[in-house]
Amino acid sequence: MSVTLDAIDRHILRVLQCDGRISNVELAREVGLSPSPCLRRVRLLEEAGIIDRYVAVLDPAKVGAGLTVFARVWFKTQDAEVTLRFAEAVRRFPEVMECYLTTGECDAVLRIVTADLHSYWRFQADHLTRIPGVLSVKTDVPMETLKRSYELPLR
Amino acid sequence: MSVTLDAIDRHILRVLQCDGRISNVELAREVGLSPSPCLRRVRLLEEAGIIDRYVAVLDPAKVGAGLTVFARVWFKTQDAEVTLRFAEAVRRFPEVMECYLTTGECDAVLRIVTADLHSYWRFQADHLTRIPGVLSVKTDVPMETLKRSYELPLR
DNA sequence: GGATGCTTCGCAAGCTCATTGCGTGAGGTT
DNA sequence: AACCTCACGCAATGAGCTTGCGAAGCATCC
Repeated sequence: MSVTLDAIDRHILRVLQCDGRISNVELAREVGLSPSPCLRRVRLLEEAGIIDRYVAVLDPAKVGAGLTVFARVWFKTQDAEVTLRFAEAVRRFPEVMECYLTTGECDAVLRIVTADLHSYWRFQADHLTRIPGVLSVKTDVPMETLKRSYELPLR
Repeated sequence: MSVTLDAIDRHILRVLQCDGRISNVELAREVGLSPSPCLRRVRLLEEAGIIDRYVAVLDPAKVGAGLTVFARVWFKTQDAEVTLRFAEAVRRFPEVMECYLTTGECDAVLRIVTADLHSYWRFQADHLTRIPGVLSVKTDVPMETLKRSYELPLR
């Protein structure tokens, strides 16, 4: 399902990445089409899976999720058993927004969202470090947000 | 600026975090209201800034942004001059999705999106390490994605 | 204890927008 | 040159958005 994106498709994607709830007529005007072929392109982009979904972006601070931290995790062993149990545990925690297995200095990198430092500390002590197979955790705590973007770069 | 969220508000936010383009009538049915008060609540949540925006989520792999890496950056000095220039530079790079200043082991943490390892290497060598004041960069390269969520946990 | 004010609900009307079918024109192939 | 294909624009229908208005629940105050 390799769809070739032309300039109009990329324009549509750029606009929808900024405003996922723009009306089709306005989107069409924006990209220089009439509504019907514009909607048809959007539907094709959705069916091809290029547009995965539409979501509302909430203000983290205003819904009690003001702190983002990055945790690096080391496992006791790197076998499939440990990583599988780790994956299952991590998927159950709503605080864990992203989790990747790495093969560098550490074994896993997590982006975790909580209300504040105290909440994070409790999460790390009560849940993260108690997942079987976890050897240690190092945390980078952001003091200030320089940038937070939701738009993938479209070449 | 109603900061107090009741159960229905949280229900609305939960649904909109999953599907930001759900129709208002369906959202209303989902949360057990008629369309008009439901829409009114959504508008209030938007005006209060609790709903920041709506965005389309693209499949990174299908738009040439398949690789996510985490970079930790060390500065030569920690003065305002260096961090300010770093912030400006970082905001100009569309590859940098997130950037935080930290006060732990390193000075800044970045989430960077590129097409592949080669593209990242070029970005790091040509741009990231050339920002004035940057001493060194360490990169954690994910081999596998265990979880990627867009839904903030709502207590 | 009852009246008043406030808030939020549901209903209805008007209007915009989404959706589909169909005809047309441009570009490439035989 | 004729044909085929693809994408566009137009028009009609139906669905959903939006707003004003009256009613019900609830707390406050006289």
